[in-house]
Amino acid sequence: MKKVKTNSSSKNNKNLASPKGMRDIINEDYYSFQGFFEKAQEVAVYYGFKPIETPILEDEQVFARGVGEGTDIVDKEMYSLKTKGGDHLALRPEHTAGLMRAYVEHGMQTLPQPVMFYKYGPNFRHDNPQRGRYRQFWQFDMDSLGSDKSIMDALIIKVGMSILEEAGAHNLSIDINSIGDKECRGAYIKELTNYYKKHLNVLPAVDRERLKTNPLRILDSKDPKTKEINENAPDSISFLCPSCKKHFKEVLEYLEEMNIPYNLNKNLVRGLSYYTRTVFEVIEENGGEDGSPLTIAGGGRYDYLARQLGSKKDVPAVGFSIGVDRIVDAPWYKKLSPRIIKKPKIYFIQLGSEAKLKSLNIIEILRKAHIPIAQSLSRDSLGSQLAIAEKLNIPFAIIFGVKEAIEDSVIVRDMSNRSQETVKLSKLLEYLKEIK
RNA sequence: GUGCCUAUGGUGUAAUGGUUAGCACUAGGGUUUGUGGAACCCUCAGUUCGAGUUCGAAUCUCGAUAGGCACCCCA
Repeated sequence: MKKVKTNSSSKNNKNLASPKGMRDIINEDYYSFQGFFEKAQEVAVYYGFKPIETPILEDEQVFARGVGEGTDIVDKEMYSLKTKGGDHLALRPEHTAGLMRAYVEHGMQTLPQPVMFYKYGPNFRHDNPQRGRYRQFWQFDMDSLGSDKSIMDALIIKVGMSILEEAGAHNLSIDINSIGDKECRGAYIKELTNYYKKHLNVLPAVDRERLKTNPLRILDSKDPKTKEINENAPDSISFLCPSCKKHFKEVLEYLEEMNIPYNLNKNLVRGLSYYTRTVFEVIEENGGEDGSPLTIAGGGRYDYLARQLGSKKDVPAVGFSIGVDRIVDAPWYKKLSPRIIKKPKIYFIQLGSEAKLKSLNIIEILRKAHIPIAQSLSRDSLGSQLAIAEKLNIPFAIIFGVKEAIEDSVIVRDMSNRSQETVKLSKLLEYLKEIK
């Protein structure tokens, strides 16, 4: 009995599965992603953003200092590793810290400011997967580095919203808040902490813990008791110093001018500790199947990140990131087709070994002429090759047999009406232009 | 990290604790050496893993793993 089981279970599927929370993206899914990235880049380029790619791995300290120790992302969810050389690296959990590292490293302060980048690629967080949440997930980011002007906040939001609209989102509104800068945030946090201390006995354990580490986070707690307490909690906006108040007011004015609807959400603080002043989130109201809201994009200003990373000067900056996995999954997502996929218009059929020998040369001629094809070089029978062409719904077939190989010609067959014509290889491209 | 639900070929499914785990699709091959959506035939392929209960487990129990959902958190 045991022997039989051991033998029959020689197949080990465990090793053949992708890691938890990570998936292969193939077929239509691939095109959905690719199409989104192309459209997003196009919009970003029109607004003056330039592309940048930074490493997927960074020194662990970039995130520990940038995103912040004490955040869940760094403490619980970061993929850290030690290299053979002894370096402590981490898979990036988000795009911003690496981007700022690149800005400082390359001395981009000397360029005309602000410097505007778009950037996309996978991020990694060791979280438990669920709907719209993966351990490897894709973000598309737009960032403006080197300006503290409120219009940059507005521009970033505008570009992000345009991209989302192009992807098919409608009736989007954003939640927005300002959490102040170093002038006013300290006083606010102090006040907030005092307030919670007064209600300490009612506060749930989780939130009591957060009071020590990150009091701001208590504001977006989902615990009903905390929510109740939050009703009367002091809000950051009324604590804003004059310059922050002015900045925030201007951002809102820009949004109104652009007819971008927003909700002032005084409980919005966001989990990454580098945020200052403006923070915002784009929420899809019934993103989940049960109608639970899903954040599809978010961002804000991060004026002190550069210094946290070790720069001598502050670099005021603002950014917007879009959760691409959630966009592509959304019911409203309109499939944006990437330019690169061309549906094959021609199915290449070969017959006999002499023809097979020359087949790749013919395919190369077609490739150079930018004619996408499909083929079944591995097959021999004409009938089965035609059947596949039929199945794949390809309008034309090129038949290349022994006779044609000798005569340097091919047969071009119209699959719809079964008519066909022999064409000399030298005339082929010309002929194909006509029929298209 | 926590809780609830789930797990049968590549896919979708069937099997009162009791035959050799059945069916469909897909895939590969054939009937058919140079002309098509069909039909027929053949083939590949499965009880997630590990313990336990039992004469006997896909089925019951426990554990592990993975997936879904929710919490935490976030995109």
